[in-house]
Amino acid sequence: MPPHSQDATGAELSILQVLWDDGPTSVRTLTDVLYPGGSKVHYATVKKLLERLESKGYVQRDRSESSHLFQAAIAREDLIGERLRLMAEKLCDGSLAPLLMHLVKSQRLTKSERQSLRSLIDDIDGRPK
Amino acid sequence: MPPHSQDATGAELSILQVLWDDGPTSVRTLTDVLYPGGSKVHYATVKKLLERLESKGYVQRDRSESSHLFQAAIAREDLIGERLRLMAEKLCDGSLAPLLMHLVKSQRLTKSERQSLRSLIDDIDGRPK
DNA sequence: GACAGGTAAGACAACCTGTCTTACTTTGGT
DNA sequence: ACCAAAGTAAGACAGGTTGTCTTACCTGTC
Repeated sequence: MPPHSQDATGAELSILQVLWDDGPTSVRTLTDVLYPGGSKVHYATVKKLLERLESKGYVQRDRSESSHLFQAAIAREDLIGERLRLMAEKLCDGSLAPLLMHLVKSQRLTKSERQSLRSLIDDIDGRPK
Repeated sequence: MPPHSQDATGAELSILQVLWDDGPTSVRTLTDVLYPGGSKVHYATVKKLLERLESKGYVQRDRSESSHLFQAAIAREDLIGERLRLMAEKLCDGSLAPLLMHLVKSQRLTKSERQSLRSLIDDIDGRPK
C-alpha cells in the first residue's frame, strides 16, 4: 500500500475506471475508449496521464512488449479507503465513525441493504478478531 | 442547501473548523486563533479566505456591526454529506452503498459501536419510511 | 486632525491540470 | 533495405487554483 502522496485527478480517475473495468490495456485502446474518434493529440494526452498515474503509484506498466500495457496498481476498493481516510482526517479529526454514522442515517437504505448490513455486522460479531 | 459549485480548500477548511467550534467570530479573533502572534498580513489572509468562503456559500456574514461577524453557513455534518456524495459520484457511479460497506468492513468497530450501529438500523426498520 | 482598527479589492508566485508539440525509436509490409 | 505507421519520451503551454501579501479607503475615538 504505497503512500500516494499525490491524489489522482479527474482525468486520471477516468483512466483508472477503464483499467479497473478492463484490466491491462494499451494506450491505444484507452484512447479509443475515452476519446472515441480521437486523434493522435488525444493519444498523447492519455499517455501523459498514464505517465503521471505511474509516477504517483496508481498504475503499473508492463514494458515487455514494444507497446506497453498498463494496469491499475490499486484496487477501486482501496482507493475508496484512502479517500475516506483522507476525508476523515480533514473533517473529523481522523475518525471514520462520523462518516459511517452519516451514511447509515442519511441514506435511504432498502430493506435488503439493511439486511446485508446487519449480517455484515453479525459476521464481525461472530468472528471475534 | 446551496449548490456549492466550488469546494472549500485546505486553508478555508481550517477556518470552517474554528467557526464550527466557536460560532460567530470576527476576523481578528480568527486570526489570533489560526496565526497566534500573527501580524496584519495574516489578518488580511484570513479576511481573503473568509471572502472566498462567503462567495462560495460556506460562510454567512453579519454586517450589522462595524466589525463584521462570520459564521458557518453549512454544518460540519452537511459538508461531510456533500463530500461523501461527491466521492460516490466520482468513484462508485453515484452510489453511496460501497462507501458504507467499506467503512463497516474495514473499520475495527468496538462491540459498543457495533451495538449502536445495529440499533440504528433497527430504528430505521421500525419506522418504515 | 491623527490614529488604530476595520473594510475592499486586487496583485502575485507557486502549483496543478489537461492539452498539445516536437523529436526519437520500433515495427511490419513491400 | 526502405518507408510509413505507430509507439515512446520529454517537455511546453494556458488557464485555473491557492495561499499570501499589498495597497487604498473608511470609520470610529481621543
